[in-house]
Amino acid sequence: MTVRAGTRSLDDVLALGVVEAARALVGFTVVHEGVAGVIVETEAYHEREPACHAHVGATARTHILFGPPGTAYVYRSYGIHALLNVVVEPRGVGAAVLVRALDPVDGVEAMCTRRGCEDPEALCSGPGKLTQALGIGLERNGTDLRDGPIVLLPPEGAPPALVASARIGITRAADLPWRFSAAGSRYVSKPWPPGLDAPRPTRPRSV
DNA sequence: CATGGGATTGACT
DNA sequence: GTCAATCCCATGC
Repeated sequence: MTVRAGTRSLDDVLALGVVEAARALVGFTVVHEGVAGVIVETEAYHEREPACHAHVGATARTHILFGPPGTAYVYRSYGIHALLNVVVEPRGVGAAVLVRALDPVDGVEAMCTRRGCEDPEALCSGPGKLTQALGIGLERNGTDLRDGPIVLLPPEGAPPALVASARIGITRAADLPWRFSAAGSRYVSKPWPPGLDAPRPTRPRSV
């Protein structure tokens, strides 16, 4: 069996360290109950740095992060949003990749219904938006991402080029360049990563 | 048991 | 640009 050059299976990616896994997961497709999108942005979190939930050790909330790689870690953010992470690194090491944005590809109509029929570019352009669009809630916490109901499929073609920048919305370890966005994608979250120009500026920049 | 803080989003000045 | 919504859970008394 030959595999296309440049493609990696989910198991290959899960064997990587968290930062490399965050890079490699851009281009994978997230499927949930007939709705799907291609990952265009991720962030890496590791127990060694204080922005990671696992930094406090294994607790009722964080023990999933210390479990086997390939598990979903879904938690409630600001009391409102569910955020989806892919647990990586071997058992005993707390680390995960936050899925921050998707390019919607299947079930766009269902996503629009859940999200209130927004512009397709705004449907999944944030970690709280994409879980709402895909119908992923806290009940998916701890589920196996190989078996579903959430499934991760490898890229069909070459993985996209990436832009690295600082992680969003954190106060600690905010300098680490562990946010990875598909270069040129219109579906990434805001603020736009440096080096990624906003599409079609409506007027020339004043000088 | 009470309290405070978010890996966010959308609405508003 | 500012700000509130809303709830799980880590922490401290």
